[in-house]
Amino acid sequence: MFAKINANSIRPKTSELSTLSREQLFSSEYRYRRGAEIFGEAEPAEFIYQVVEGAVLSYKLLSDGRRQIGAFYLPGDIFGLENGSAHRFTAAAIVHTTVWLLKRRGLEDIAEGDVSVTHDLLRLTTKNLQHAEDHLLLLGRKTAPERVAAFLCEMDSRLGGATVMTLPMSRQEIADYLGLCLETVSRALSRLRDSGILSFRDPTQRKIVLLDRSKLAELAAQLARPEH
Amino acid sequence: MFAKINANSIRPKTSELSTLSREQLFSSEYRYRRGAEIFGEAEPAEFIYQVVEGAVLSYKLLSDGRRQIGAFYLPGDIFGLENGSAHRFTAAAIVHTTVWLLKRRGLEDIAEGDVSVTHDLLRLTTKNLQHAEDHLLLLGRKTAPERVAAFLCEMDSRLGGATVMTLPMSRQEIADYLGLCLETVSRALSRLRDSGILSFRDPTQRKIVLLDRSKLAELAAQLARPEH
DNA sequence: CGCGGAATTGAGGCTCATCAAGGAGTGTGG
DNA sequence: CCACACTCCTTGATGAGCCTCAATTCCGCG
Repeated sequence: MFAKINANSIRPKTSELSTLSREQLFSSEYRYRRGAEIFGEAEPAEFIYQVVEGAVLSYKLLSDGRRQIGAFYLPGDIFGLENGSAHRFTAAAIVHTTVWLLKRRGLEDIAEGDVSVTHDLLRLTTKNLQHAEDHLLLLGRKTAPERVAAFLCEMDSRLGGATVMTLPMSRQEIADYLGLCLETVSRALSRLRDSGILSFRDPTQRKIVLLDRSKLAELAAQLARPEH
Repeated sequence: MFAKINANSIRPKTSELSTLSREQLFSSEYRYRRGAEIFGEAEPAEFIYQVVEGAVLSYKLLSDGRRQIGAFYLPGDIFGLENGSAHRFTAAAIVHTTVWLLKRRGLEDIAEGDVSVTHDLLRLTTKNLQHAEDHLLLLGRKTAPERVAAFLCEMDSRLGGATVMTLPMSRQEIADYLGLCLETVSRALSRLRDSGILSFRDPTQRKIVLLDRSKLAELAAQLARPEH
């Protein structure tokens, strides 16, 4: 039932939703095919979701089709949380994906009276905000090789630092996350391979072995150390 | 006492802090000189701030000095709100600035027991998240002229759509907000002037008259209209 | 076996950054 | 009152980095 998308088994971090789900009025499991849209931007936000197995991405589109992916969600991650009534992103399954749904209506009612649920919402919103803030720096000021290195570092840590990292997303999806084109992502990965920092373990190049994490982290432009 | 940084007088939107300030244990006014740091990244978050007069920016730095500005705060705006214990940005006064401080310690204690205060925090955090999400799309996928047009639209609406828009920030600060270099910002503004969309009312080029808001909005790449 | 999707790689071009020069406004001190 | 320094902005020349277009390969799959 639980995902095994990596060498390490990734279990849903149910703790994140513990307080919320304890209070649930309604919840259920649901499956989405690879590529299926889970909810659309500006649609009413009726549910909160937690990835059980698979992977999900969220994005915004410009009218001419340019896409910016805001986040990837892996097993255990919660998404679709909105404080307004409408979603601000479109969410889609990257691969065959199982999610837990939590009916939002019930959650809101509860939040009226329950401080701990509101605190849960606040904590999750803050976590999303923090991720977005870090991503602003990447998109605004990092070079292409730095972005790719930072992406690999993020995925490595989120996938639990497994020996073989299996990326669920395509080069195009990585590119739309990093504000690059897919060819630039591919070239950056090839150069990391050529310089011995990683190697591919797969004909489709989605299984990656990180051979030198410290050098990779170095390449992923660091935050200035605050001198306070 | 209140700021008059525009043709229209901008009054602090005290409503935003109404619930918070009603409960305050301690608060006071404070002044910062142009360029002064208000708090630093990773410093303990002791206060919450509201701009009374002037303008503030928040930013992150990379170790080699590249800077990404996350937001500008104008009179009435609240900043410095963190759910963790430490600030995730550095904040500095753009011009001579007066802020209201609200002691955070008291606020936290109150949040333990008061649902409406927690709701206020959640609402403000969500507002920040929404702004960051929109900025991701700008930084990741918009061209330089689109970014500058979008910036002007944002400032126009935040400054209340006054006839003459007075920007408190320099070209360099605009550039660091938009992920560009200052020369590119300057050139984009000159081209908007040449095409009759705006004109300058100032020797230092910080007072801008928007002559064609609809054309400007058109240039600022639109979100795809969701077909749901 | 043939087709479509995904990834790599190369060639060329465009956008934007960098480097540089010059002008205009502001503040300071003589 | 003016000379001078300093900051901020504009504008131009050049080049680097990344995107676009295209060809090719490899894999998965019907």
